[in-house]
Amino acid sequence: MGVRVSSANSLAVEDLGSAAQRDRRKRILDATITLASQGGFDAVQMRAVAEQADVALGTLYRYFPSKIHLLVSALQREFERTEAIMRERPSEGDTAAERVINSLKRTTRGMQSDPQLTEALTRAFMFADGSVAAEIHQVGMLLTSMLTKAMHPEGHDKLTEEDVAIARVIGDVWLSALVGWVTGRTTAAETGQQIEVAVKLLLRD
Amino acid sequence: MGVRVSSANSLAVEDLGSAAQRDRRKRILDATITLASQGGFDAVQMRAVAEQADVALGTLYRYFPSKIHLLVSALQREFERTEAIMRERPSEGDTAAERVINSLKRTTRGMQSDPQLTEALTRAFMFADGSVAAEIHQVGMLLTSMLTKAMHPEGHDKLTEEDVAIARVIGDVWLSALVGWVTGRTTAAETGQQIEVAVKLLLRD
DNA sequence: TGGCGAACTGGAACGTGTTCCTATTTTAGA
DNA sequence: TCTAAAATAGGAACACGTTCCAGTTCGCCA
Repeated sequence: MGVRVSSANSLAVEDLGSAAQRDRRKRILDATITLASQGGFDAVQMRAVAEQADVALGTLYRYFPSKIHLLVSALQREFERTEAIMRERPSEGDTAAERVINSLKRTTRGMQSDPQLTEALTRAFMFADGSVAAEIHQVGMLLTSMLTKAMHPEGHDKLTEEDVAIARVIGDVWLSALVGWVTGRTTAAETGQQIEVAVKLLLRD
Repeated sequence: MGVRVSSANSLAVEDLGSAAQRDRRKRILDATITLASQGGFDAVQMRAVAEQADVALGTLYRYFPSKIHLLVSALQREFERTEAIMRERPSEGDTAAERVINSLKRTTRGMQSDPQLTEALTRAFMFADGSVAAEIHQVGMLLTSMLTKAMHPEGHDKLTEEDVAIARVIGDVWLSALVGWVTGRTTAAETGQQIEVAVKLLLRD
């Protein structure tokens, strides 16, 4: 456990030898988050990220080969943080449906408290092509794992194929709903409803 | 007098008075589809579209205020064509699940026969922001309607709230699967499975 | 038919993602 | 410690979406 495939594209933390490099990487991602929080996807401009991270433009591209890689990597780091919080303090509820809905609502609420950041990260995620597959896959796994844990908090031994399939479907609906929200096509309330409906359809105990 | 727009920011067919204008619009969309089929999203370059449609760049932007509007409008036209075919020759099957799966597989197969075009249109759809809401909504309605018709071919009188909710969820899964496929993260076979699993979970008669 | 406003043309110009190049600094190995 | 290789800085250059402008053509109507 804990082994992560280092991407062929972005430089993952494990690939970075020196502390200075790890620090550069952190500064870059911090700058990305800051700019995204302030102005969303469009405000994350490569020159601005480089300047704020105190790094040359070429170096930025050395660490992250494109804006999309950069944002998806930032998303990955944020999501890992979220997942850690979830692990520490799992959502409570009597039924699987309740726990799943609670998990997603908590996560969604967190994202809605910083709409610009969410917009930037979600856009990047949806726009990512095959060259970002490794990073995307990581995030997808985290999401599915978060959902299956909410479904079966006792342990993962009991997980059936169907459980995983259901988690995937819920994840898909959540993503679609999120895209609708960040692109201004639906409201936060509608997003919540959309997820709730899907979960209730899929998890009728 | 200023330019009238119907429900969207793009110039819809109804807004175009003269036959020459309708023809220009058609030429633009044709050029878009041609270029998209050949090289996908990246190949749909505004200068290239303008040149191939034999129209000035400024005119192109007059008809479609952005590349995203252009592509989503092209998607809309294609989808209307698909929907017409479906109406003429509905999918057969004994159960709602079978018919829905057949519909989606037929549609998906059509898209997979032109991967570049599908990539271009899907990317645009997922990247579209609030300013394209009208066009997006149109497409969403077509999709939901296609699905509910497959669920209840007899007529729409019997449609319950739940039916529509289910159709929406299936649509979400289909979109997510499509994004995975066009971005090269999943194979065509996996896409089909993903949909099949979701439909079977949601439509267990 | 003449004139007027809208639409169109052709192309310059700007912003931002991305690439590339040279000089300088840092790192690793002998 | 010295040196070669790798990493970084700094910045020019290019591509494509988008905007803008001056001149021309088109369509309508008095």
